[in-house]
Amino acid sequence: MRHAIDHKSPIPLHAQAEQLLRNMISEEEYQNGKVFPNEIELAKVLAISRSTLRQAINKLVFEGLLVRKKRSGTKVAKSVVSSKSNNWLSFSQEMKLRGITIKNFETQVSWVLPDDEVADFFEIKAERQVLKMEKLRGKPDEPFVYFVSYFHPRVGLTGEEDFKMPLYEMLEHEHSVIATLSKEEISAKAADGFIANKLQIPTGSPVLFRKRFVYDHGERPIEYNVGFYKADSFVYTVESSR
Amino acid sequence: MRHAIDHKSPIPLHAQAEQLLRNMISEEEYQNGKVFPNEIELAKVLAISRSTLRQAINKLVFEGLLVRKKRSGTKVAKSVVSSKSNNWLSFSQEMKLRGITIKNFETQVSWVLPDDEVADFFEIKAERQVLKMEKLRGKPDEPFVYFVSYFHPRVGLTGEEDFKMPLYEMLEHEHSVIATLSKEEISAKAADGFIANKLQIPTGSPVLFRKRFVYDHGERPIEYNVGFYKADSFVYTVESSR
DNA sequence: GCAAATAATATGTACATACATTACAACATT
DNA sequence: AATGTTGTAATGTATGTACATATTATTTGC
Repeated sequence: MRHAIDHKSPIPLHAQAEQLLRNMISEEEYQNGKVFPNEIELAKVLAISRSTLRQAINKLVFEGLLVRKKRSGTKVAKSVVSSKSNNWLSFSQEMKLRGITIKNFETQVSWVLPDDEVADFFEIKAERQVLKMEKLRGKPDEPFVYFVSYFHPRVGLTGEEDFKMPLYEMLEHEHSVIATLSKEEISAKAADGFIANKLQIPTGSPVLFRKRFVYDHGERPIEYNVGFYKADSFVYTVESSR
Repeated sequence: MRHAIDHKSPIPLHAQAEQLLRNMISEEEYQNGKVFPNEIELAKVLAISRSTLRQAINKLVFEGLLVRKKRSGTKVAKSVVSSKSNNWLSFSQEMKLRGITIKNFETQVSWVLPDDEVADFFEIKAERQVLKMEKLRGKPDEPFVYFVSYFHPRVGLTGEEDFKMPLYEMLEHEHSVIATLSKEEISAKAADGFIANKLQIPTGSPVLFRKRFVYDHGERPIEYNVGFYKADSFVYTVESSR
């Protein structure tokens, strides 16, 4: 584990270095803003050239994981969750990219009667039961997202699935449902008692509220999802051109 | 314009090469699948080293604009031409669509020294004055947006313009500045005293906070804008596909 | 004629080196 | 105590070189 670069491996050195950096990124000290060893030092330790190391670093900078500043050094980018308009991922994937370990706890699955908005979106009768999934996520002692999903009966979920793996991956593999389109509405809300309790914040604190409508390839409704994000832990980013 | 690389320019060679490649990418023949000249050739033509050229190419590959294959060469990625996932409008237009009549009041224009973030975004020195515009909008007795814009000196605003007409239209007609790209960050915040006063809400109430970076066609910064929206009066919508 | 061996060609990997630029720190000057 | 100067440590830019690897094209052998 010391200088974990294997010059005999068929994996390119820069790729090995990249992986190594990703591991470092997820370490707590670097998460908290510790600067990385400078390129020259690090290259020496890893026994690779500076250019090769820079290849790895550059990639991570481009991904937005690292920031560099002359004289100041290289650090982990400010931990901001982003959802770019073009490539949207499920939450756990976003977080994994940023090297933050997130735990799911309090995942609950149940069958319920849909409320009007859900029934309307799914275009089903209000008497038809749908699968509801609630999740609380964050670090174990610091929840920062609470969300609720409803799935269209068409998807064929039984409630026995493994909801621990990335959601859209699971849907794709287990149920051949490919989510391709989503419409989202984002607004600010004051946390009511229920949400405040879930997120362990005072009632009335601001939360970012996200409502998401997910469609499959044929624009048929798949999932209705709402999320409550602790105000300081989530930033939504959008890039658009005309 | 032929091999437009200027070794005396302060713009790094790889950046010049990158721009040049972007131009080539938009040419029809390359759009249609023509392979680029190989690295060695192209480097020779541009009179830069292969490594430098690769820097430029790699960036575009990472952005997904180019694809490379050994022996076959480098081509324009054929997947997506332009991702116009959502069209963005200035606020008054957005609201008009929603059938709400909005009035501007308390529009103030002043010259100020930029704070760090603004100076950084504009890539100017902190001593250089910029035009600041503050607006409070809503129904006369019920403000629901407060926002602040800073404009890059390059735009050439004097402060005497008519800020009552749609902003981007005015910029286009009066100053030939065409805003084509924006990056936005949306989050929830608690209103501090100043904002609470402006929006006539209690301190600590949730507001939707939007930070917007606007660029012109050449990706040069044009406007820096932040907005505070009363929680119940604004919903941000995004549509995305994959 | 067709398959296998071989050559040619483009990108991929890796290194060493040199100098430029920037931002901060320490010091000196007024 | 403010201000200017200089040093220095980090990233940024740029080049040259060498060999590896994957893919296509060509030649060779049967």
